[in-house]
Amino acid sequence: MATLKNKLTFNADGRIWISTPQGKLVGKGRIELMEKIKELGSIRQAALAMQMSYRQAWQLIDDMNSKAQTPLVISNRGGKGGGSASVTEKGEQLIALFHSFNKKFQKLLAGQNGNFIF
Amino acid sequence: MATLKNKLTFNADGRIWISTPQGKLVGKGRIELMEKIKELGSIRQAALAMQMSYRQAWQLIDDMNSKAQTPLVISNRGGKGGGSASVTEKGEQLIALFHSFNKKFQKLLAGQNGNFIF
DNA sequence: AATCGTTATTCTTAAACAGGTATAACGTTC
DNA sequence: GAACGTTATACCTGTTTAAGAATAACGATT
Repeated sequence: MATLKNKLTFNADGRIWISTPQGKLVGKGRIELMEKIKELGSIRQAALAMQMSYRQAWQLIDDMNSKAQTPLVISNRGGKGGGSASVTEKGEQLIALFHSFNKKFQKLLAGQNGNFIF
Repeated sequence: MATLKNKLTFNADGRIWISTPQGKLVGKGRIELMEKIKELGSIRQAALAMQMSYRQAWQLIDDMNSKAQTPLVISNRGGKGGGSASVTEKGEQLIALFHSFNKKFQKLLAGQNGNFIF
């Protein structure tokens, strides 16, 4: 026990994302938003599930779609249910890519924390 | 050539730092600031070299020192040259630790970019 | 053509942040 | 004890950001 005193006073931390030449494309939050859209079929319901305003969710998606040449999320207004949204194939690829990237990053963080022996 | 089209439209990116229970302790900028202080012996000169205001540099150091139980930078006012500042042993350890951490992170980023073939 | 729930957009206000300026405090040097 | 350059701190202001409120547009369903 004595040898493990003072542990965890410091810890390695960070954030990762995927960028385009126009800036940040997707990070943790936007990936989660896309996953909720895939699950619920609606921007509004996804936002609600994440305790985020519809306005903010819409802005995030608009920003993503304008940076990616091909849309990551497509939406329709009117019709059955008032409207709908879904994740494109490219969006799905990005989700998978981010998870793979993030898994490696989390391992790096966890490993790094073994070095703090102050 | 044809097989390498469409490369680099997306790229992996991120930021890392070292935290305490009170929040972020040091990231890239604060590490660089400490290195400049070590080199120049003064908060003001370090800030000048980084094109940062003295005010901001001082605030960063104050924040760092209050989060770490032991000061990372010590300073004296008055005396020869008007005053001085230096990096403590603990500060030096953090600098080394961050560089080691960052080196691994940069390798992760570089490796990840090979995966973008959209 | 009225209803429905969603998408899309604008406006306005409040809060947070950034950054400059000014000035006091300090101790060695001369 | 006056000068010097730095540390330390308070104040003030313009800018950016966050976020709610309100409303128009839409198309299948009935």
